[in-house]
Amino acid sequence: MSAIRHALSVKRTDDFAQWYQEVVSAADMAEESGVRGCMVIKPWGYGIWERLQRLMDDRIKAAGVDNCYFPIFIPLANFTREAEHVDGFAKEMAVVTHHRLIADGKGGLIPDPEAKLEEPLIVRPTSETIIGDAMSRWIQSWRDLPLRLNQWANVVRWEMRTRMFLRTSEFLWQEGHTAHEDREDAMRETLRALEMYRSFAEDVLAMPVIAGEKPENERFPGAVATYSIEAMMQDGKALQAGTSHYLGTSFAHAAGIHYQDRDGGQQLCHTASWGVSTRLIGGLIMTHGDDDGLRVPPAVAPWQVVILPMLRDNDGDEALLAYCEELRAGIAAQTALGEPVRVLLDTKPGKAAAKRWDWVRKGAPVILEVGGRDMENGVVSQLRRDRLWGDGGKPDFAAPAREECAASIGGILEDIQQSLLSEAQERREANVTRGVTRMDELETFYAEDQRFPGWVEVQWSRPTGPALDKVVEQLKALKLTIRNVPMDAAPADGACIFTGELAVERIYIARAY
RNA sequence: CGGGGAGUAGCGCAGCCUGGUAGCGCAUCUGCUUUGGGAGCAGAGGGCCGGAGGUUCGAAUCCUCUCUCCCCGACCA
Repeated sequence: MSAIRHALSVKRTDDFAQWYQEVVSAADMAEESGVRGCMVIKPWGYGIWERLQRLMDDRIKAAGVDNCYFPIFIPLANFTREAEHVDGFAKEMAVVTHHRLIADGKGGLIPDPEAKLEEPLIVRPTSETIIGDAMSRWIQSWRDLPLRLNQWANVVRWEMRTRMFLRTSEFLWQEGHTAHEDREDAMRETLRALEMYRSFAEDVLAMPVIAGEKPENERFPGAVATYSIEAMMQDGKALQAGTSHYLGTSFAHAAGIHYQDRDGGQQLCHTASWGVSTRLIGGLIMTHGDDDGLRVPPAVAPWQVVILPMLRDNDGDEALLAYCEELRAGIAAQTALGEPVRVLLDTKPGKAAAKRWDWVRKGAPVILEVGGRDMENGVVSQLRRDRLWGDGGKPDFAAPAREECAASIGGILEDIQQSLLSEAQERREANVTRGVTRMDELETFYAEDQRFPGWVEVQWSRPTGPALDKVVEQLKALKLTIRNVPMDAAPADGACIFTGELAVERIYIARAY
């Protein structure tokens, strides 16, 4: 029996899917657009994306990759060159067929039959083919390699079933595309990007992930090897949060990306591609959200500290605002996580208590409420979003002196960042099960009444082709998927759970988004 | 794309079966009261009932088509 009155109407344990949707709307992150599968990203949601984008972009640039921008439209013919690639995408591409509208005579507009395009244009689902075209022109010699490009863009995939941030028809992402002299260098880049994503997820998003290679059946269409980072959501399901692909020479072959080597011979480039998307925000919600809304890690919070003056619409307000402004300036002069602290003095009309709950739902890391009595005592009322509730079902306010509050804010924000990560790490560790060696154990483990099944680590013999298909079918019957082969796992020392043969590596099994 | 559910005021919903031109709660606005906590009282504003056709004297309500959302599948980089 809890006296706590939560800020959301749905609890995670009651209906996780409903809870997720309530967080998205209650935290004012995004809303439906009226266009199938497309969302409007509102300022708070987009602000988080901008933070994430900036920090990721810093890392991409620091790695020596150059940004560029390619067209949203790709000629249809580009897709016909790499057979496997087109097979993987053909069913979900948006196609532009006309370039003009005319009146239909009934007050509406229709595509002008006279304005049909000679060759349809594809709205990019990913840009391998069009960037590959450019690479074939830009690369002549081994001296031009490696060529490492990145673009921030929107892409469109005509998904059957969509969910805000997790799978939308249009989404925002970065896609890195690189060309190399040989397999070794391309693989180095593929794994570099993977490690960049792993550390970014943990250091910036406070989202622990498992980095590893995807099984053959989960590879990007046309790829030789696909790697991913996988995060555990609070319902125990896995979310693929970023991917990095070694594409071999097949895309280079299709696009004609070759170079003259040191001995004067013609060689095909080895290419790689890697990307993360707005899906990371979905992962953020399902990693850090609680029954009061979102909790944004300070590193990506658009506002890390929000000051709410308790205005009374009387003569005292002026002095209170001045007191708050000094507080704001004092905090803005601090640094946290290597950057100036982002602090908002929220003077919008409205009662502080009502505004507090809005910011709780949005997940601002620290909320400072300041009333006349605080001012008299030279203190502020400080609330940490990561530990909202105190004894008695009431928000757990601290009351530091104003100057002390400002001086300590950097440390508090860093502590929140760390504690969100620790909490997520502990939850994941508590929900990874090892030592499952038989299929019937796996079946029991994931029986329907298990509320929080989490992940299971098993050993396997890495079957391929039809043998792998059979394994995938078996798992599918249990609604399970192979997530990846973790990079840092202990060597195999047992039998394959599927075939009984000698195991060669460990894999994670989980239900997935 | 298959099965199920749903679209009525900014949000959440009732009304629909048994047609007679729309209602509740929250939010908003105004006034008064209150004031260290998600305020109270009174009043007010706001909707061509997702869209298009059809039946009818008359459609939120009945019929057809269509769009969008949610859940379960299939699909999914």
